[in-house]
Amino acid sequence: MAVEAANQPKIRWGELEDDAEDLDFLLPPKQIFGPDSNGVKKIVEYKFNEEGNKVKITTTTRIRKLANARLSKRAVERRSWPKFGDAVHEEVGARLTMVSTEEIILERPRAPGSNKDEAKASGDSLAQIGKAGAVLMVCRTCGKKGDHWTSKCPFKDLAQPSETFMDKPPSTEAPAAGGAGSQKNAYVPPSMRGGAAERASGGGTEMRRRNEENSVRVTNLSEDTREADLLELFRPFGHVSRVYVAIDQKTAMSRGFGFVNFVNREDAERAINKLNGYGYDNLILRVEWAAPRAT
DNA sequence: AATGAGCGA
Repeated sequence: MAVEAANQPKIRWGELEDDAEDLDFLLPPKQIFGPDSNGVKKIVEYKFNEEGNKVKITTTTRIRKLANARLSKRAVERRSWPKFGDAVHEEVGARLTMVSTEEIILERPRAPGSNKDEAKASGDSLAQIGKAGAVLMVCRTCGKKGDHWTSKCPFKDLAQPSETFMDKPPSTEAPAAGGAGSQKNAYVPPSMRGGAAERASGGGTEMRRRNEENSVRVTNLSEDTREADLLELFRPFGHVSRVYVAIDQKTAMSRGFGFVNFVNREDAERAINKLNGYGYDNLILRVEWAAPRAT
């Protein structure tokens, strides 16, 4: 096999391409007609097709004509306005586009830990991140601004406590990572938050491994309901920690049910009460507490 | 009618 290959002259596709181009001079030149009064433009050109035959290609296009009839009266009127503003000094045709020189400062969220110096400097890196990127970060999962941004975010489980938790600042100072986290909204582990004492007496078994709690099952979803739709539907009730739509691996289509997890149980309960029996996409939703996932 | 991924150290 190697011998056979060696006997063949080497052919590179790049050269083939060149050959094809070389023959183009044999073809009649491209002709362009119009555009005529109707804005119709015609291009006639010749090419070699894959079999090497000469083919004629005629392309007819109509230049988009802005019919005045389709413009609002105001728009038509604006066309007769004299130039004003910066355009006064422009020697350009009747219609022109100005380039804005206005400076727009964009705040860009930085990946946590990507700049150690800045994060360290303030002591509490999480709080700092929250400040720096708060404007633009919107979490895909919960839709809230500021504390995390995707379901894969390593900080997603450190989400800022929701309003109900915020009402009761912790009595115990949280041992913040930086050591100096004495701000009001410094991160407080769930076990230390308001009401922790009662729960802790039970042995602190409330440890949540994941945001598996307050899971709501939604069935009778239409086939094209996606997670984003579910989120939109449930978000008004409170902080949603996860949405999931079951997908059939074979068909890649929705299995018609999904789950929504809430940070706060009361929010989940309200969602169930409001949304169970709710008409959505021609179907009646069933919304109820989900059984714990099978192991 | 119906109860969910991935997961590597």
